[in-house]
Amino acid sequence: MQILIVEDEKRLAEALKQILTEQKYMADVVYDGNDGFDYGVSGIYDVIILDIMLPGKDGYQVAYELRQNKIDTPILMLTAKDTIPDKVSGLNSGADDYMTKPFAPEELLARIKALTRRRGEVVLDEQSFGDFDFNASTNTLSKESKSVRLNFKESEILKLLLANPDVIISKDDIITKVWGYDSDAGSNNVEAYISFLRRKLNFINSSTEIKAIKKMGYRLEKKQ
Amino acid sequence: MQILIVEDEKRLAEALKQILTEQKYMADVVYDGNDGFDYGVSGIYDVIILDIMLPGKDGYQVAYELRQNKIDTPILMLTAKDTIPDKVSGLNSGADDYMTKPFAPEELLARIKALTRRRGEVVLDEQSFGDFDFNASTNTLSKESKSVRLNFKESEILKLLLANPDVIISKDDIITKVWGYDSDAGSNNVEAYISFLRRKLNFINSSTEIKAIKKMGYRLEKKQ
DNA sequence: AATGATTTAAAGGATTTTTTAAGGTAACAG
DNA sequence: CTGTTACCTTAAAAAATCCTTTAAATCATT
Repeated sequence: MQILIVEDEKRLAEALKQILTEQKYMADVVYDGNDGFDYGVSGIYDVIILDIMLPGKDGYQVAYELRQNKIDTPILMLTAKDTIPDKVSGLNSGADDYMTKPFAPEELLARIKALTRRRGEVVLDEQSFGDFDFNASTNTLSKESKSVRLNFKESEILKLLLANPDVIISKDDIITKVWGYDSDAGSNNVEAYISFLRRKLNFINSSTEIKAIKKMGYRLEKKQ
Repeated sequence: MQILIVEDEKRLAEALKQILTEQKYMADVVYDGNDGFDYGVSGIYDVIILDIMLPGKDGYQVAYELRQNKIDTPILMLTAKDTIPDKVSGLNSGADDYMTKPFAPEELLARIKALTRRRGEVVLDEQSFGDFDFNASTNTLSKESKSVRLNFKESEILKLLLANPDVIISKDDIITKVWGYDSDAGSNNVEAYISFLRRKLNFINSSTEIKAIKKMGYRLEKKQ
């Protein structure tokens, strides 16, 4: 899966690339609208992430020209939080979805997943680990007859742990992936949520535990 | 069921095609009036969706020529919201129905259904879920002896929930499917209608409930 | 033009999530 | 063993989201 990032703010572009490559996407980065068009028109990308404010051509223009050139690659537009997204010019120019900055990586990934999902494809978001099941479409944690609902952040954190079995996830990782690349959440925020998660795992009588490894991070561990 | 889309605005044409293929219709798209006529005259289509403003021949002309060629395929004309539809030229040229842009997908589907319904054909649009019945042709919600009528938006939202049992439907989804692809309805509009629906479910003493899942959306839930 | 129905918009209250803060416990280095 | 650091837990404050109601605006019908 090939993704093109068109974003002039270098820090953000790098952050995007990192998020994507971690998820095994191939990502190319260009820093202005002209390059954005030149790369995009090749047609090799599966998704184009396109900032609106760009040197050279702006994002609307790039999208419009790509559509003129019969490139139908899904386009995800990035817009600053304070500017009201002009949905009409966006849609007219050919964008498929919007996302306001700043955003959490999980949101980015969800949107990319949605854009690349084939129509009618059924997605079963159920995972199990150790002795419990987690249904990611209902955010429900269950074991046998007991179940609890997780709230948004709890489930994002659990998904992260589940996606990397037997790997230590650092708090910084959790912060940038769940809170976003420029959030100012501190490590205590993570600790608090880990505590909430442990309480819920405990509530359904799971013996799986979230182990803290000092100075390193957390890891999900099966117990028997 | 084969549908021909004659629409030069590419984004809209694509949106139309997607809406239709999702509902298992086969849809062909052409972008100008001449192609519109050439394709339409083949007589293989069950409905033709025809924009009025078109390069080549305009929509009235296409409709008129098709009728001249004894093609009686139902025609649904598209017209911009601000231009008052010229009903006389429309009907004279042979259109069967009108729809103003922008429109909600659900409205499009309803009109297509109406156009393709054979005279005298009995349509059973009755669904049940949990402890209530919903009749989609009279927009009536009922349980045992009690019943209420739902208005358009209420029933569109309920249909959406009924069509996706056990799935969380996001407010954005509800907005784009019920209000339309470029509406500027906000989340509070959805919340208000959900509230109206709950009141009516309550009125017929249904114990089924529309559950909100924070930051995710709504889901219909059977109780006990 | 009047009536009634529907839809939108706004406001305040209720609930849930998220953050913050503070005091405790466990691990580890010296 | 002791002091320090990292982590844990919990309560309460703050913020976000959702709910409901109502009034205004729009639309359709007579």
